[in-house]
Amino acid sequence: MLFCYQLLVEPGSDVDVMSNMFISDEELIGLSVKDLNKLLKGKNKEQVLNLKQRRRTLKNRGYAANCREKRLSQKDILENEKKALEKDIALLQKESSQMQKDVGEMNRKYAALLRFKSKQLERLSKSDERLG
Amino acid sequence: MLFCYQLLVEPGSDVDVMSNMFISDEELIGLSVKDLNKLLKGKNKEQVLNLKQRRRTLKNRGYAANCREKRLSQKDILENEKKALEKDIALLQKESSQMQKDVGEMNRKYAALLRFKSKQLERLSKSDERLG
DNA sequence: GTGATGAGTCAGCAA
DNA sequence: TTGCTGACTCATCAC
Repeated sequence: MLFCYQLLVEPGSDVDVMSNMFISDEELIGLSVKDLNKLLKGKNKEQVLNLKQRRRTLKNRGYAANCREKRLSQKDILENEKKALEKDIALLQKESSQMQKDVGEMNRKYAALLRFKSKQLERLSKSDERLG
Repeated sequence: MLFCYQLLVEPGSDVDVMSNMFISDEELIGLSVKDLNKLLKGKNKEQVLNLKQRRRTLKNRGYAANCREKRLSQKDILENEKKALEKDIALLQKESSQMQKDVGEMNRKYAALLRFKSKQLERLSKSDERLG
């Protein structure tokens, strides 16, 4: 962040350093190409190239930061999706075990009813026998 | 990879360039500190510093590559874990819907049996009446 | 031109 | 000293 922009300039070319000192990074980035060209009228080729390169470098710095942030947020997204899936699984497992309990209960009741049914059938057949 | 190491050396110090040219990157990285120091016996301070700095830079290059690779593999791991969880969910949902079908079937059978039971009870009570 | 990204360099932290 | 990582620069690619 606090890098020295003189490093981007040919060593010893004080003129360029001087002429570039009058625009801040923020201003230089904010400028449209048109406005930049207006500002560059009457400067020599080297100065123009230097300023344009400085602008490109500043932009690149932003892109890089952007890229890093994107990487992080995509990681966050993945992690959150994973957490959500784990939550879903926990819920499904809870529902599943409840359902299994229900099925077991239902089986017990059904078996009891079946026993009742066979007893009744037995009783009926005896009763029928008695009636002849 | 194909960077120019002369850039790491003070500009104009041909001596250093010359003395550093006799060891390759791979050799320089592979060397233990001890062996490096042996090799550096009798060199002047600047040469020693230059070679050590070059070694550090080469190592850093490796660390950076390592770091990037780690980042990628961790992303892969996350994605694979997510896929596995999604698979688990699909299975659980399949099991769940099968179970629900079973419960429905069981309910129907149970209801039928219940109807049978009440009919039998009715029949029994009539039969008992007849018997007095 | 603009934006994104892999690779390399450096600063600075941690062990 | 070693290894790692965030920030930066640069090359390069796609649009």
